[in-house]
Amino acid sequence: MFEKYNEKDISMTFAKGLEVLEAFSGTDRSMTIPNIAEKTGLNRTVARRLVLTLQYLGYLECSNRVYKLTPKILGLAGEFLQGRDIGKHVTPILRSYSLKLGEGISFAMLDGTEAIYVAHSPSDPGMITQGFTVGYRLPLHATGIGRVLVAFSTDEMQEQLLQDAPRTAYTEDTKIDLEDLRLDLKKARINGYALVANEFEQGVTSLAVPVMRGSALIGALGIVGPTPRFEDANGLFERILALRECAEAIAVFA
Amino acid sequence: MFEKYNEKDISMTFAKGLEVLEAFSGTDRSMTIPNIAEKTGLNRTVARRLVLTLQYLGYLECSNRVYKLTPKILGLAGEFLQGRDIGKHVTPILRSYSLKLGEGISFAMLDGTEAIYVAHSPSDPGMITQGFTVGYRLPLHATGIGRVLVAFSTDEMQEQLLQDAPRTAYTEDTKIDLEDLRLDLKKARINGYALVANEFEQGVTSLAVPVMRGSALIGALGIVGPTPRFEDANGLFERILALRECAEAIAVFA
DNA sequence: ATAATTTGATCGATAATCGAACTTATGTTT
DNA sequence: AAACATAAGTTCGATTATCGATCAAATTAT
Repeated sequence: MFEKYNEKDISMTFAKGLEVLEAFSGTDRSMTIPNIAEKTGLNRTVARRLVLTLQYLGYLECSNRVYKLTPKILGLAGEFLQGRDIGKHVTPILRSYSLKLGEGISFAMLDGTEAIYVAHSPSDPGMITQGFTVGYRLPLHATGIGRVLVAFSTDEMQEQLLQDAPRTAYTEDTKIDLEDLRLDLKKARINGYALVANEFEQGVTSLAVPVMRGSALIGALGIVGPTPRFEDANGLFERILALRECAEAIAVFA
Repeated sequence: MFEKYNEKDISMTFAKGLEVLEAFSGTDRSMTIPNIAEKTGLNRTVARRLVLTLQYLGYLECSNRVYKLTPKILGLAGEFLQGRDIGKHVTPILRSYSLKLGEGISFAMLDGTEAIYVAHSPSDPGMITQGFTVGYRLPLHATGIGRVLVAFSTDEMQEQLLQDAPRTAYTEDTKIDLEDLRLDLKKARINGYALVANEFEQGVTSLAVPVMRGSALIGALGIVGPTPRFEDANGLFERILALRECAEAIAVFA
């Protein structure tokens, strides 16, 4: 179970506690103690102690026996973001290219078998921002950013991701066949970008390029928009070049 | 030590683990195990197990014995943000008022004895964004947002915050006297906004209004800029009105 | 008002955690 | 290059924090 990790080196209690914290996800934004116990599979008394610990430390607040996350959790995220110079350097760079292109640009990194948004520069005034925030998760197989993250991982990692990541068919066009995906990943690797149309949502296309430092993958930059907008070759190339320039500027940090 | 909390209801191991996670702050973005042990005051072997647990769960990554946070921590932040509709509703509202005013608007909430950034809409093109990101912490006593958060807390909480929050003198103008602050808080409460000039940084002023649901304080909205820009009364009133309108629009969510 | 259900408190057995001491690895100095 | 100094990994018995079955209290439903 613990692969290369020694069982003695893992603190069960701590792991369970984090499991409780992670339980506040999806639709379960506020939960009672029994809810949490059930969702995590922990004994009710155990869950209770871990929940009270989180409350004591300020990560959870309780009203009418219903617990929910407090903004304190953002503090931890802030440490990560500041540590990687996201606010100070990456976001401003994103923003300047975003204005140049007139499109929202997102920066995401690999987290387990998902992509996770690290920074986002919204599109021009008037456009509807799709509600992407820091910490938003995207599937790897059906998005431009995801496909780039897989394509530019090491061969070993790529295979692991192909095996482990879920391949939900979000639309009729979603590629879920492993061989189809392998081909597309190879294509992305050769082209230096990924263009994924209608696979996550009908009528929506995403374009992404890798952010590399040397041969090491750091993350991916992507833009999203209505599919027709990506059908003009000149416009597409212009976007790719701008994204690559942006990626290079970002690679210095992060 | 554990105030109203029963000692038996706090999981020491879990608390220690979170302490390790929190240790990755400020200048200590990457640390070795002995570093972490020293900073947290934990036994080295204990710190090691907690660190390995965090690594096993994907919250930390290690290269050359130096550990640092992974983007996974953003996932937890994302759950909070999605749970409060920040990305979907709050940020777009912020953005529309931001464009109307031509200034960056920030939304922050109370976290312990600090304010913490929950959402931010950057200012117009060209302006230098000050590197404020989600999770960024601000002192309560020397900023507009902080002062609003204290002023519109319950009397009991207000007094607690006055007692507990540190009062660093960031500039010559920083109010650190309790009575001065009490007076200013009263003023903010009556006026319905706080204007704090040169107390956090010379030449910089911040203006903030509360975000309330009924009589309950949810957070605060603020704008920051060069002090002279806030000296024109008409401009000031216009900003206050816009911020209040924005606050009301946001109060429905969060 | 009573029953049913949910939530909170108790406490001994158990097993996970702790940490001192030791071994191994790294990298720094002479 | 050898010796030293420092840092990291491992081991294992003592300790004590954690676990969870059981009971008590509170809340809600009938």
